[in-house]
Amino acid sequence: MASSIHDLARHLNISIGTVSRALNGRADVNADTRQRVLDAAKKLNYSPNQSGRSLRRGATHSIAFMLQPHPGDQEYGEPFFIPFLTGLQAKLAESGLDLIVVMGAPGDYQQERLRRVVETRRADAVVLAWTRREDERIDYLTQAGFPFATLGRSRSGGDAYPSLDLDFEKAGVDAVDRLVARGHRRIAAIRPSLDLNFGYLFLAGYRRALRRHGIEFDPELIADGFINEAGGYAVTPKVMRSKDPPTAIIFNNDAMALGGCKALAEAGIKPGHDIAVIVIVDTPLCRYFSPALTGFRPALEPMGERLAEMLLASIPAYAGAAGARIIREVWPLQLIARDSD
Amino acid sequence: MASSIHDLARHLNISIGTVSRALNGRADVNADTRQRVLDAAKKLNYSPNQSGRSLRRGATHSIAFMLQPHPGDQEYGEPFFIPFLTGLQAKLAESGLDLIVVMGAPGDYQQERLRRVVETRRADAVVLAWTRREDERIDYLTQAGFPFATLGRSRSGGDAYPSLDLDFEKAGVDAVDRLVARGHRRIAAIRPSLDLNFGYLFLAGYRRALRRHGIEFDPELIADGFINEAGGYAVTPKVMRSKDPPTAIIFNNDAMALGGCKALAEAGIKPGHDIAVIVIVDTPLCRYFSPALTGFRPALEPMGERLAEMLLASIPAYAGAAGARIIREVWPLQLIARDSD
DNA sequence: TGTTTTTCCGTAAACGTTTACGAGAACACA
DNA sequence: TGTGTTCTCGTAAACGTTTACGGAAAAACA
Repeated sequence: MASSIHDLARHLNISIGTVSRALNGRADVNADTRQRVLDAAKKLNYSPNQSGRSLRRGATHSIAFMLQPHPGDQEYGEPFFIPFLTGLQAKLAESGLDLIVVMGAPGDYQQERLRRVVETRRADAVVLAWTRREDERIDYLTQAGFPFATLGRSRSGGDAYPSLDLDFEKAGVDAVDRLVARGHRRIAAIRPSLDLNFGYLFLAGYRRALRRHGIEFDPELIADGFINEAGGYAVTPKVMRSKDPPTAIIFNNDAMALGGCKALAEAGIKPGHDIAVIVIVDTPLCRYFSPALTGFRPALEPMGERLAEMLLASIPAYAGAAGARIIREVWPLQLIARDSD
Repeated sequence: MASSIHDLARHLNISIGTVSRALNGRADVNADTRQRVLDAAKKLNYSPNQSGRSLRRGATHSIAFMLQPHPGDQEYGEPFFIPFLTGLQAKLAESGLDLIVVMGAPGDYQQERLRRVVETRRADAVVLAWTRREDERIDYLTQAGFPFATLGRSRSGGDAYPSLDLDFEKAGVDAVDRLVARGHRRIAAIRPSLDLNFGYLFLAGYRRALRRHGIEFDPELIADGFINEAGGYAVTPKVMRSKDPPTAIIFNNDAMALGGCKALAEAGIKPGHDIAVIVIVDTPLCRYFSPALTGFRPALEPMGERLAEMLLASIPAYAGAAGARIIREVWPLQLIARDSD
């Protein structure tokens, strides 16, 4: 079943060394024998054993993505990453690399899983998402000298690793600008409860824009919740109980918005009619919700592709002749105006 | 950085053989030296190189899950699997196995990725999802003699592999029963366009129940679409254009229902008021939608755990003293009544 | 023809493990 | 004391690759 390089060599009556060289495109092998090897490999359905290759080369030729369920969320997950992963995987495949997704248990910060991947050398590099403001995963990886890249920024680790993020701060500003232009002064913000950096950045933009418009920041209009439907549902009533209730709400993601709108509906408040709603990260859910939610659309699949490029460029073994370099990018978030504000 | 078993042996002044035996809990090593080895391993932060171990053992100690984006869906993904994967990974981890998720490109049937995993022996077994009525992946794996389990049934491959499925046929029956009991006779069904087996099973139940109630099957009330928001949105108007339009619609999943409800809303039809809506696979989206959608709730995380058990039980190398055996199960889908019907 | 260069290929070591085998030491038993 | 048994452990081979090295044959050159 499992045909090895020895089978191939025996079948062709040449040495395994030559077979290997032929397969790996080395120059010192006759064009003729190379062809014979290639043909035989196809015929015998040979493909190199990954463990053997990794062991010898000292590289696994695979990249790990650390996937983590919603913190605090036991029953549902994050569709956000799928198109990102599609792009990531497509680009990695171009360089002959495999993408493996490592599941973390909900709630933990992946530290243990991450250690496991690093210490058993299961991957040549890892990709992190949902970066926190201070991120121990980043500290660990930099300290261990293990290659990685992040989707999202962090204050940890300096500028020593590639990162690709969305401009959540600008989105916060734009959302407030748009609402103010439409006459709103009481604008609430619903954001994740943890120290996820994008929540922090969003709030920074929100506050900055408020200040610029001469609107006083009111802590009563800010609420933290789990980044899911339940979080939005639980937390939205809080801001509505303000002495001077908001006329607009900015939600930090689609699931929170869905839950929030549910809470509003139960209170007889109609989004897009009685109150304006904007979502920072737009998804198809926003588009097909009624009313269709105004939101900021990320280009997830291109982001995956780009981060793969950036990661490879940062690893000497994979970077081309150009030499390894660290790239960090922040991509704009484009507003899609719909019916909810 | 990467401390090997040789470092450990040198440090302790014993042979690598003894170190390995101590680490692997073999009987023929003195309790005393075992402890010394264990201590040193912790101190030197040693953990065995996965490639070396795999090569020697001929097993990778990891299981691959083939994740595939929605067919026809370029931009969004499937949150459905996340809790399933959480359960799967948790159970596998108990046996010291890693779960790796292999991304497939959207649109293809994963055949190529699957071959790659199998041929390079990257995993000891694979888990398939979204089984089709006739599934070439299953044919390939059985023919290759590679261990696998499926989430969902198929007609391919006989009963030779473990499978865990939900009772979509029963759900189809129950949905119709419930709607008929509430006075509906014109009941539409929106299902996936491909030959995904759960869509087939659902429709079989739907037709059976219709027959039992003496309601004639009307092809005009059936529509196929992509299993996502866009699919539901595109296809729902078709059934509404029937000469005798439906008073109830059963959607095959939450995303289709979301898109379908959008289309209904645009036509001025209010789900839960002007028309009854039931969703086969319930998710938080259904719960937080307005109106909250009646649906059938799967126990995803327990399903993941169970399928892991079933898979391991089917593999001689992992099955305990009991010996390997094939288990196939079909789990019930529980109706959660809400406001949409 | 003789010498040098080039082309091509075989040999063998190495990557980090696990494990079959055997041997020395300690022990038990007569 | 002699024989057999049990505990430990070291040795070395093996898993499937890749690659440095060297050498034979062919080609190029004088």
